[in-house]
Amino acid sequence: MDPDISLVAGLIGDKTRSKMLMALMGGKALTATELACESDISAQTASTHLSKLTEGGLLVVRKQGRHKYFQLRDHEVAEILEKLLNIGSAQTQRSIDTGPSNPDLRKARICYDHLAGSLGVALYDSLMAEGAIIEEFQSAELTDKGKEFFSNLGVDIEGLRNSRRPLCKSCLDWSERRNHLAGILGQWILEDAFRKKWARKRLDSRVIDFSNSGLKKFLHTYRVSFKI
Amino acid sequence: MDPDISLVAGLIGDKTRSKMLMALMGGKALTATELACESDISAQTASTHLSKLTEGGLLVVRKQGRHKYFQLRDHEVAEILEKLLNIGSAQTQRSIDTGPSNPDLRKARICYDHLAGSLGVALYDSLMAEGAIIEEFQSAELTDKGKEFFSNLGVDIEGLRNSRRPLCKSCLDWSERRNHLAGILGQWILEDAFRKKWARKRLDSRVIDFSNSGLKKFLHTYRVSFKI
DNA sequence: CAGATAGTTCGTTGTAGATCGAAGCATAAA
DNA sequence: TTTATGCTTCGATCTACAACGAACTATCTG
Repeated sequence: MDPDISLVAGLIGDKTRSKMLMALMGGKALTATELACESDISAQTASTHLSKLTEGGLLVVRKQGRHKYFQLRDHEVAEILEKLLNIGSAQTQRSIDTGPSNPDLRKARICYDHLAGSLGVALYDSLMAEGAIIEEFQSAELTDKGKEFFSNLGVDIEGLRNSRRPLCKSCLDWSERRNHLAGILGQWILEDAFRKKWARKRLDSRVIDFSNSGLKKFLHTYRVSFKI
Repeated sequence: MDPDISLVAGLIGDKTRSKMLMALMGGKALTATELACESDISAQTASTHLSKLTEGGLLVVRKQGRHKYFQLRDHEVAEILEKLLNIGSAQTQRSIDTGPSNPDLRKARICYDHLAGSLGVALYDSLMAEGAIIEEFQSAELTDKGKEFFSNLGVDIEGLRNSRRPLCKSCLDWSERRNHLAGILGQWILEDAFRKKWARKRLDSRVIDFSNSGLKKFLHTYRVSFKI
């Protein structure tokens, strides 16, 4: 028999649990109470949900003193959530397009470990325009020019290649319905922006706030043309 | 706000609906009654499930006389189901390994439109060994040698490239936990085997039955070494 | 030590939704 | 036309499970 798809999907299918998972799409490990707060439920309820999610293989947990830190199990899980977001948004797009619906989230947000939103899409476009990457169907490929470009930025390309994860990957943006850059390189770019203090993650949200000067430097570094 | 992931996941999360979806992973469009039968429920219940799945964007429906043919909406949906299968199997592997658990299904089955199971994995391995494809992280790439190989088999490679879907893709096999070939080329290979009457899909199952001579020709054509 | 905080377990309640019988509509065959 | 088949809608039932209050354990703070 096929493995039972409904077990995992049922876990994600609960509204409260999906809130928790989306919070964890921020990439950071969160404690049980943080997750309870994030999804507006009591600590007891959160506890049962979290053990189900862990039991079901969607989360991993690390105990630290009296805290328990939960985290998406791996990129495989993050990818599923991403894909579900896309299908979901294709359906609800009409209702989402109307209303204010958090423009900041649409502009720049974290997608587990890389930059998404209109800024992420603009980055992807300009990397393409500069010839640093080429789009190979679903996955993006780093060109020789791209290798040189990122090496000059201090990226150890060959080192990253040794990882189990793809170097470049294109990931469909649910708000833009266009590709942005995922994969280790996508992760590096975002981490680099954090490291250089160009941007930081807003607390309790997946929004990424760029400072004025940080955004300027980011756009300049990657030759992105991006209005507001 | 994020699109609500729980709506779609909740649809898949019901045991009966997931049975229907798995039946549709066979790639063929099925009628409402067939799907009701497949998932052991009454026609009324099936009807409500099917309208929910359609409303939710997972299925598309085509009316033909007094029949209604349902089908997975597109490859995006099939891919999600595939990924859920993988996560699910990683969890339930222990319980699945024990018991007879349908060895035919593990040997050769259809995965929406391409060949999966141990034979699919063996095919992938030998295409790699022959240097027809190389593994580029998640996606497989056709080499020049591979282009020549498949052109000789009568495949219009450049024609296929114009499609929106990737030519080659590697897809993790839930029973083998190793890659097999998906993408348009994977689809072509399976269709070709059907066309040449090497194999056919077993009714009401995702099992693919190769005839003795068909299997021999298949193995020879793709230089696959495969025991039993 | 006491008190505070993080997390869990148990029992109860309330509700969403899966299921089916019955009845109805639409299309096809006779 | 009548009869059969495929699918849908309605209403009633029943069950799974999310939620929380209360009571518990474990860890940190003073």
